[in-house]
Amino acid sequence: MPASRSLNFRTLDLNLLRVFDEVMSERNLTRAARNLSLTQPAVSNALRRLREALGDELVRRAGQGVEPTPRALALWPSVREALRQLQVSLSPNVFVPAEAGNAFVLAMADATAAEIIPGLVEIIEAEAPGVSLRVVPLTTRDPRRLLDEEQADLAIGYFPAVLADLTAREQDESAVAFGHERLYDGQYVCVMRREHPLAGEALTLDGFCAARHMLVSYSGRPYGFIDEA
DNA sequence: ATCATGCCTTCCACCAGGAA
DNA sequence: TTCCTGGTGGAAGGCATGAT
Repeated sequence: MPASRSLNFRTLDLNLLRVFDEVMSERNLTRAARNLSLTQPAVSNALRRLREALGDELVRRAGQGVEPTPRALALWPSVREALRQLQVSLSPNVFVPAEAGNAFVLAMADATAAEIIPGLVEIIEAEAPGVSLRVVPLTTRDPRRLLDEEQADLAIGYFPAVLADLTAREQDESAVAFGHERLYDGQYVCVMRREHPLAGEALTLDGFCAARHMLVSYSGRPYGFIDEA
């Protein structure tokens, strides 16, 4: 079956998309089957039908599990978002802050947390007293995987790669974008002791680059966004 | 290098439910 | 009633990985 063959939506079983979503989440058919209350052969069989429908292998064996094909990776955000919207549409639940008891996980840098959390906590205590927050350190410049894997509900930071992708996707209505919003603009400030060799005159880029630096890297990368800039 | 283990795929038989 | 679809359970076999 050619990969370019169009999908017959009239006969597409939405359960296959649930199987696909679960397999992509677990990267393991046995666990996916358990989560879906199916047997492993049933999931394998469902995958076969979806493979036939989409004309792509979707996942292939990789060690003790499976790894997705590029097509599956490209497809997954759309499928997941569609399933989520279906769930929201069919669910009578409406989020009422005053009655909510959710525990939200927020990923951000410590400086961002210092900027945002105090005011946020004030609002939550007043309007959603049952809601709790857990702030985890943000160690990546691209938080989409964190959000995909539901390790965080929200990521706050500067994400140039995400912004670039979102700009590109604005031309593609079929693409699913992550919800995003500009919160504030900020600028970086270089602070030094009075006796520092660079303190006597106007700081230049060359002077800054020539100075010795120490990087605190939560991610383990040997460079930071200031180096990139 | 060999073996054990875990996991996936394929095939088969059988069953249940729905449509024609 | 017959046919189709999709489920379960089981068996056989291939592949990757880790232990020995």
